[in-house]
This record gives sequence, C-alpha cells and structure tokens, in this order.
Amino acid sequence: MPVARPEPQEPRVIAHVDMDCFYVQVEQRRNPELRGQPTAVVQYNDWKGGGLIAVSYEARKFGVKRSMRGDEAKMVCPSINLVQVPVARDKADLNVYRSAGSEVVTILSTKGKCERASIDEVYLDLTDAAKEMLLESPPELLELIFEEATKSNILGLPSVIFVLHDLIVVSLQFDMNVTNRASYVQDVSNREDSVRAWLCRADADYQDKLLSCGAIIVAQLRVKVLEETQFTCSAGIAHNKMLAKLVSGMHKPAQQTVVPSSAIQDFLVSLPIKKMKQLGGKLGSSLQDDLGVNTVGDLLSFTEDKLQEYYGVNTGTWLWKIARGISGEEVEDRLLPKSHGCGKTFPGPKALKNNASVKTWLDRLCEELSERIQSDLNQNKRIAQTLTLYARACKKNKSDSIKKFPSKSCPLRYGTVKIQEDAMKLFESGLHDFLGSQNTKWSITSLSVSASKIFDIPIGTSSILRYIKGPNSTVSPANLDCSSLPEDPSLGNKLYIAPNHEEHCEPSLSEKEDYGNNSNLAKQCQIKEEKKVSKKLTEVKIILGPESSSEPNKAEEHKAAQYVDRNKFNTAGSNSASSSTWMFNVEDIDPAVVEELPPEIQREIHGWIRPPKQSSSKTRGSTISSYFQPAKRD
DNA sequence: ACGGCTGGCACT
DNA sequence: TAGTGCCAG
Repeated sequence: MPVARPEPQEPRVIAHVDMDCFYVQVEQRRNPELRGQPTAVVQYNDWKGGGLIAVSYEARKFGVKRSMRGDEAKMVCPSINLVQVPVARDKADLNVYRSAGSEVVTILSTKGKCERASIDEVYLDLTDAAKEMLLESPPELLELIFEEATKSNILGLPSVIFVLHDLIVVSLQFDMNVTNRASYVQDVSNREDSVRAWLCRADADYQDKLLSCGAIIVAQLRVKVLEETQFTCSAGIAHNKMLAKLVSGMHKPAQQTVVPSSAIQDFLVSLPIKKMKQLGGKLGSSLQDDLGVNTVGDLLSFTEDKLQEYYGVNTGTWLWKIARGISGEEVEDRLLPKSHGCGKTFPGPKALKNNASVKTWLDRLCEELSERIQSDLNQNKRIAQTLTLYARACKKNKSDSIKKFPSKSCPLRYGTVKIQEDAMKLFESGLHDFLGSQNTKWSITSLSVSASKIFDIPIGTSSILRYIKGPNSTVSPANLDCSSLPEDPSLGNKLYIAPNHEEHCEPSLSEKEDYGNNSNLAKQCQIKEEKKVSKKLTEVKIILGPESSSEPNKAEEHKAAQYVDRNKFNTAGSNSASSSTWMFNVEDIDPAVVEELPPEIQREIHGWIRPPKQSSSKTRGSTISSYFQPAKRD
C-alpha cells in the first residue's frame, strides 16, 4: 500500500526523465537503418510472432501497441520491422538494454541527486543546481535561453497555440505541404517565444523561477544524452516526484513538460484517477467502484478521516495528499538496481513436469544470475546476500490447485555451481511445501531466481588480508579450512569485512499509532524492540570476494580466519548449504591484533564496538549507521 | 495458452 | 526474517 511521506518545507525541483520507446532506440542505434521506420522489439518469435515490448512512434501511428503479438502488429502495420530481443541460454537477455540504461544514468547523474527508477527512467533532485543557477545566471538575465528549453511545454500557459501546434505536428508527420510548413514554423516560433517569456519572467515567484532553472538544466541534460548516446528522452519538471512522473509522458517523444504550482489544481481535477501512479490497479478500481471516484478532483470531496476509514491510516493520508498534488517522497541517491533477477515462463504445453527439466532451466537461470552479480561485484564492488527462488506451479486434477508455490530464500553463496545447487534445494523445499502430503503430478509454469540485499563493499576495508598480515604469521596452511571457499575460478580467496546487515529500524510514527489501538500488537511491538536492544549489534560479516591479482597467501588467510568464529555461523535451514559469509562479534577480535592495523581501520572497528551516538539516552546501537556515518568523535 | 521479464515497495 | 501481494512499464 502506498504511504505518505512528510513533505519537505522548502520547494524542491524534481525531474522525471523517461526514455522514449527505449528498447527500440537501442536497436536503432545498433542498426541505423531502422531509424525513422515503424519498428518494434519483440521477444520469442516462435508463438504468434512473439510479444512486443517496445514500439516506435512511427509504428504507434498505425495502431501498433505494446502487448500485441508480432503477428497482430504485422496485420495493422505490414511494413513494421520486428527486432528480436537477444537470446542467451534459451531465454531473453536484456543486458544490452541494461547497459544502455547505465550510459544514460551516468550522464543524468551529473547535476544532482539521481535515482534509477527502472531500466529506462530516472528521477533527479535538481534543487541545489537550480538554486545555484538562480543565483549565478538567472534566466531573466540570460541573453539567449537554451533552445531546447524554449521547446518546453508549460502546464497552464495559454494553450491555443499548443493545441494548434500539436495538430500540426501530427500533420507534419504525414509529409505536409509548403503552406502548412510555413504556418507550422510561425506557430512554433510563437510558442517558443511565449515559453521563453515564461521562463524568463522577472516577476515570477521564487518557486516558478526555480522550476524555470530546472527546465533549463533538464533541457541541457537531455541534449547531452542525445549527443553522447543518440537516445532521445522526455521529462517532467515539477516540485515533487509524483507530478514530475505524471507529466513526463504527457508530451512524447523528445519533449519536456513543466508543472508550475499554479497549474496543479486545474491539471489534477479532471485527471482520471487511474492515471495516478499506484492507482492503476486494484486500489484505483476500488476508488471507482466503491467510492465513485473517477477523477482526482472527485477525491477532494473526501476528508482525510473518511479516506483513512476506508483504506487505513497510511493509504488514507496518502490519497488525501496526492489529490492536492502533495507528495513528500524523496529522490533516492541510487544509480544501481537493488536486486537482480532472471526468470522465464513455461506456458501451457511448455510447462516443466519433472525435476530434471526444472534443473536444466534452473541451471541456466542461475548461470545468468551468477554472471550478473559477478559483474556487479567487479564493476560496482557490491555483494548480494540473499538468493530467492520463485515459481508458479499447477497441480494435476485437484480443485486445490489455487494454492501458490511458495517462494524460498537462503544466504547467497558466490559461484555459479553453488547458486545452482542452492536454487535446486530451494526448489525442492518449495515443492515439498507446495505438495504437502499429497502425491499428485505437478507442473511448473514459471521459474525465477533473484539476488537481493545487495550492499556496497565499504571503501577502505576492501581486504582484511591487507591489514591482518602481521610480521610473524607462522601458521601452517594445513590448518586452514578452505572447504567453503568459492570454487568459481574467477573468485579468489580475498576476504572482505563489512558490517552486519542487521537492520536497526525504529517503527515509524504511523506504525506506532496503528499499534496503539491494539494492546496486543503494542505488546508484540515492544517485545521486538527489546530484543533489538538486548542483542548487541556488533556482529560483522566476512565475505568472500574476488581476488583479481595475486595468489592468496595461505598463512595470511589463516590469520584472518582466526577472527572468524565458525561456530556462530549457521545456515538458515536443512536445505541451505554453507555460505561464504560468517558472523562473528567484533568484540572477539584480539585487541593486540587491532593495534597492528592501520589507524583508519582501528577507528572503524572501534566505531562498530562503541555505540555511535550518545545523543539519545536510549542504549541503542546501530550497525549500519555507525558504519556509514562513522566516527562522531567524542 | 498466460504478455514476458524485470524491478520496487509495503505489510505481516 | 522470510514470504506474500500489489504495482509499473
């Protein structure tokens, strides 16, 4: 369920940038002959021409839609070019699009906080950049406004010209005649003049001026993206994420749209409720069917209390706010995905009906997953902690077949073979739960594996080996237990040290309120809290990572292993094998050894042992925060 | 026989 | 936590 976030007081400048039919553009760059042609990207050509996942604007004019079959597309648009998604290991391989997306993110992340929202979308928080521009070169003083910026669409600006313009753009695409062209040019120039005037208004309020700067910055970024990647994109510029996202697709392709505060209400009143993000599904339907709310304007007549009554505290407040254009959600500073997954469906006759075929496919999926987390590790120094298996299954001849195949997860061990083994064990465990006591036939219609709980390997602690080598490490390599070292040859035996992933989370205010109504729940909540406090959050993980260069020194390795309490390591269940991570308590580290370490590492370790802050009188430590905001020195 | 394949988030 | 469900494109 959606949740309202506290609204920042200061006005922000937020942009949502959305690539235009991205996969098509990627293919058009690979094969320029496709440019300007009706084109679609399709995956799996064997059944009814495959499914379309991206459609060029030329093809859309013929009525070609995403989710059409290749065959259907050919029917409505015989001249369409259908490009297949690359296939690897007998499944669609989206890596070309992922890396193309990274190219774009790299460019877009240069002007402010940047959040990768999907493979082809980002949010930007340009507040600081906009403020800076306003101070140093405000639009009203600029002699020449950046051309792309004057092509912006400003919501609420007198729209006669826009309507005209839009109509003419359509006719333009059908090879218009000279007379039309003349009027088009004139209208465009009128339009650009009025946009320029709007962007440069000296009498604009502060918020609008910030937006103007935002629009100019985004225009520059979009041109840069085009120059450096050949990709066009569209964008929305507003004071929050919700509004920016809402309008980024309003004028496509290759255009941007600005939402001044003054235009919000008029814009929202008539907006169909289903167009709002998060309301495209069941919640939106419920609003329509149960409350008769068809537009965002209709929502305005409900009090916050009423909405909370229907949908709970969180969602109720959220609904009340979005109806008024209020959204406090922050742009996260994150350029990389939070998880990696690969999956495949096996519809109808293709369903997998025995362990052997499941294993075949699971092995392929795991191979791809392993490759992806491996390159994430190499390129981004990130480690994934959890492996999860999902499946969809049917039981033969049972009315009970509504039951879902349960997802299962376990600690993720690096190395393709280990991932394959663990995934198969997870599958067997899930299948066992799925079947229960019955001994019926089953079939699998979808399989996927994913790697999640990914965190950065902290800079400065990259290799514990580097720091633990003492002058007199004379232990025999024979003592070293290498049994759980990765087999994958691309992995070496380098040890990484990182804080325990244990999250220290305080229940949110709203949560507390919710619990407050129910003494039982409140008690549970309290118990949870106490557990967290009593458990000393000083555990640290040692993670096996890659050793790119030299052969690891066994003696050093053993020395490192001295600090690993293998007894404390345990696996999550009978189905999971040993992991490449161990838990131990930093307080168990021999202080004498700590002294051998470089000062910065000593400080880090002491930071883990000591509670990071004394500001709160509560005796609550936090591993994650003490690490990432280390050393408030006292 | 389902759009397929990814991804994110909230809730319990 | 692990596991489920919803949502988006």
